Amino acid sequence: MATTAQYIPRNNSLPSNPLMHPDSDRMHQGTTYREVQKMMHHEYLQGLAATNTGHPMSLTHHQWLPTSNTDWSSGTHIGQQEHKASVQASREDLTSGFHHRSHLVHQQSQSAHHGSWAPATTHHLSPLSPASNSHQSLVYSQPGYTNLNAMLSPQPGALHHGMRDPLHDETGSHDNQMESPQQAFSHHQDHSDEDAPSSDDLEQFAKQFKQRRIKLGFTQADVGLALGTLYGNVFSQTTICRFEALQLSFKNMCKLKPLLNKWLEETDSNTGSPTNLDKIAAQGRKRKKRTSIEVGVKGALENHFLKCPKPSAHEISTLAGTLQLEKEVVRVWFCNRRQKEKRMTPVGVPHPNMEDVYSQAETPPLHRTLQSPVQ
DNA sequence: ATGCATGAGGA
DNA sequence: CCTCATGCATA
Repeated sequence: MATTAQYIPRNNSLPSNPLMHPDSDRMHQGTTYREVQKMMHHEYLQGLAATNTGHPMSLTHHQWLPTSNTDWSSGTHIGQQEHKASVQASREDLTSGFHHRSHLVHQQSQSAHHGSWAPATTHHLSPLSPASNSHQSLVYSQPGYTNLNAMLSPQPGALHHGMRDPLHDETGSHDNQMESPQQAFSHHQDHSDEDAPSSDDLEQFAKQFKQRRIKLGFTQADVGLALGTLYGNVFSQTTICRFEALQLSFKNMCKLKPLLNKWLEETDSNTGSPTNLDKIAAQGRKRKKRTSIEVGVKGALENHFLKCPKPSAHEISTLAGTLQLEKEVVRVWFCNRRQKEKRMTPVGVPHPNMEDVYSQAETPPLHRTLQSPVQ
């Protein structure tokens, strides 16, 4: 039996100030990396740009508001909005076809499910020392900013994308239909901040970020806190970790990137970083003790997941009864499982398929494990 | 690094 | 109830 638990009052050593969630601004729906590959950016831009349609953002962390405009807020920035109607639809769709990919096959049709993660432009960065690669351009986009290398010039690739400028602000302009994912991608290779980075950009950024962070001697937790003190948005070690490992949704990655980028430049511009005062710690919320599900039971759940990733309430109840777990636990398990399935990094096996006929000329589904044995 | 959990927001 | 963003607690 699982150690299902009782709600325990956080008896942490904290006096638990009645602090409210600093986090406040919660975005909603995001899309996963993968999904993006199919729907492409305009979908995002559309929704993002259409953003502040009077959305009830709680504390309004000006993140996306031009008011606090940092460099990245120029142009179309990512806003938090949904546009999910369409997105979700596609997502559901995709998702349904997704779960099989891990082990079964792809019996579905042409769906681009194979992670078109890889950029059409073909190129995986090699795990070389980042310094040697000249992609620091990804990080510093500020004009006139001299970084360590000092000799950096406006990135060659970044400049030529001039046509997609957001002047006509209307979101309806460039979206209409999704053409080819790759086409959209190709001319949209963005650099660092600003609006819509491509999955590739994010990937590289994440890598660089991680290594720089380490170089600077910061832990993931440090960064999370720093973001809180700098921008009012604290993040946990978990989130930073997931960002580095690209285990967040595309949208989420887009949201965090600017912040992390800023932190990065800020931090290494003055290695003596005086910015360090953490504040908020936790709220007095009672959290249920983590239920540990036995391996056997887990296996059973997995099994059911394969057959039906989205069991009905009744089915969940039945399953729960059989496995002797609380229904809620089972429900949550499925939710989490679905989320995992959607991440770019596969749940279990690194690269499920690769020998398919369709993936041959295409993009490798999921590149290698993005995780490195870091601290 | 990850497993289970919480909660907002959306049908 | 679901999805999604996020994180405490843990392995």
